[in-house]
Amino acid sequence: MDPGTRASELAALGGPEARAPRTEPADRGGEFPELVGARPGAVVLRLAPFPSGALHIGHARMIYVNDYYRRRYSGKLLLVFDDTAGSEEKKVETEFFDLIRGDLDFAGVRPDEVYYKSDRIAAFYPYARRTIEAGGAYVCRCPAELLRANRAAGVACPERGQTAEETMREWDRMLKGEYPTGSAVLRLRTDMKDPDPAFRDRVLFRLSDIDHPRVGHRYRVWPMLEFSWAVDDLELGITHVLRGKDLVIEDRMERFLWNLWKVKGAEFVHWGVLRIREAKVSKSKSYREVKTGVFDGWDDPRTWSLRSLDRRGITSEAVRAFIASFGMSLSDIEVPAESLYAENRKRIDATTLRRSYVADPVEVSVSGWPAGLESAELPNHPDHPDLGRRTAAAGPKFYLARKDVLAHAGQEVRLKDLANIRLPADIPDGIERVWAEFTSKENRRLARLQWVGAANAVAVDVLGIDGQHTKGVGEGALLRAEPRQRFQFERVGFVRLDRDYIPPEVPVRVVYGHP
RNA sequence: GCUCCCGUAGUCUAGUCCGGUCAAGGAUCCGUGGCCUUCGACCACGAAACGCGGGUUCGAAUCCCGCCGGGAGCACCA
Repeated sequence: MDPGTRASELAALGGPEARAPRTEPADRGGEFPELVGARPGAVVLRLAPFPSGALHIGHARMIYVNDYYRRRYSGKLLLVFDDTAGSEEKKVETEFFDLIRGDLDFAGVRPDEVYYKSDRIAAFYPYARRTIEAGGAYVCRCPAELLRANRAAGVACPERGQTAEETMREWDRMLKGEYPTGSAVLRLRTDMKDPDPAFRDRVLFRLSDIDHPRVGHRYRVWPMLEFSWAVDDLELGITHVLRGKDLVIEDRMERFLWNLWKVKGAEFVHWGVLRIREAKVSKSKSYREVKTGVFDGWDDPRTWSLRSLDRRGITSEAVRAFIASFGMSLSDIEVPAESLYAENRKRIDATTLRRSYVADPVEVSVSGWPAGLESAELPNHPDHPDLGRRTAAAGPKFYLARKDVLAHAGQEVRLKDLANIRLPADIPDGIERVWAEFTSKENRRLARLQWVGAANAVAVDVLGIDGQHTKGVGEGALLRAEPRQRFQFERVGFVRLDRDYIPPEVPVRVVYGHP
């Protein structure tokens, strides 16, 4: 827009104040600009998930950006389940309503109000009439393929010439069920020559025989997302729509309809596409794998769902900070999960107790082990003595990690925080136990190995991010733990007792979080 | 192909609207040293960027033009 128009629009939106692009950093990193025309206490935002699976890391931006602005303006945040008819790949299922509310609980975001789009289907029909009366729509009976081809070619079908009266009759026939499913749609009349092929006469309503989990067969004529939002953003009083830029064409649709209805609607703001390098998130893939039991539920680490992050011991605060670091940038980004892990480490490292664990253990018997060194007192945290100490069984029999033993064959090594031993030179692959020799207790600069005293070693099962289980042994202190307690397995990483694990059950089942 | 969006270190991000204070700030990652005992944390130090080409200007990461690159949309899904 030209400077004059811009100035006057800005003035209309709240005077010169709105002109300054005041931004506010969220902690560190990304910036969050002022929302255009936002007045404290009068901002209404919405979260609109489709209930076909658990919310995953990809939804986190939607959740936290909206929550951030709700707090900033003391506004309201509505949860509106976008449970219209969906498609073959995207099916509405009852269990997901609660699942998603649970996901928001974990995220620490409480919606002020909750709505179901399926309750509001009838409310969309009067707006359809209004659109038809304004000459903004027509009933198209082209098969889907022809409709698509014509759209690509910029060709109008004969029905496009309908008068409003004719369209209204056709619309009534759609509502009365006179057309078989898939044989008629209500289309917006934009311009079949619109330079953006995506915007040519998009579909507003379609026919579906879905047996909807909440409303059954009550409706056959279902609105498409854009139309339903054009209505609901109005009726629910949404002031700002914050969403990913993959949905920009929806802005144009909503504005087009509001224009037709001669009303003023919400403001739109977007952010760019966010990908996590390690996470190939796909709700429909997760859906299949969870249903068929390949995945261990919606909190299987492979889903990258919010609840799987919780299971791994990643805090919602870490996810929030991770998201905040991107601000409202429109750039398409691919971020390593390490950034998320770094945020989590900042939050849990100082309070997480250390424990010893070795994977793929080899039993090592030490000859010449000094009497009186059967156990050791070890700090729970090397940097925080206030977290106390624990007693761990020591020699003469230990478990060491196979790769450590192999890597240091024939060398003198130091059992961390304990004593020095010499490993035998020839260690065959696959051996179960070896003999080593005690050398001294003094702390010398030797390779330091993680160890578990055999006398109170317990079996440990680690569920990895790839869904695979690793067997190992850990120290007996692991049996004295709170449910779902986090630990750091020294030199391995942060883990959390699994959700259904009850101490002191054996093996100790933990879920790997991150290094 | 068409439409829209984006392009600052390996990865994110601040700065771009209102050109100089930016010989570009922060985070993360990486490297080195410290903390005589973690492949964690913490501390210190170090390496590392304005996509390319023109133009305007005393001066451009910031303005203009043209390229190139990346992403999204083009579903009777959301």
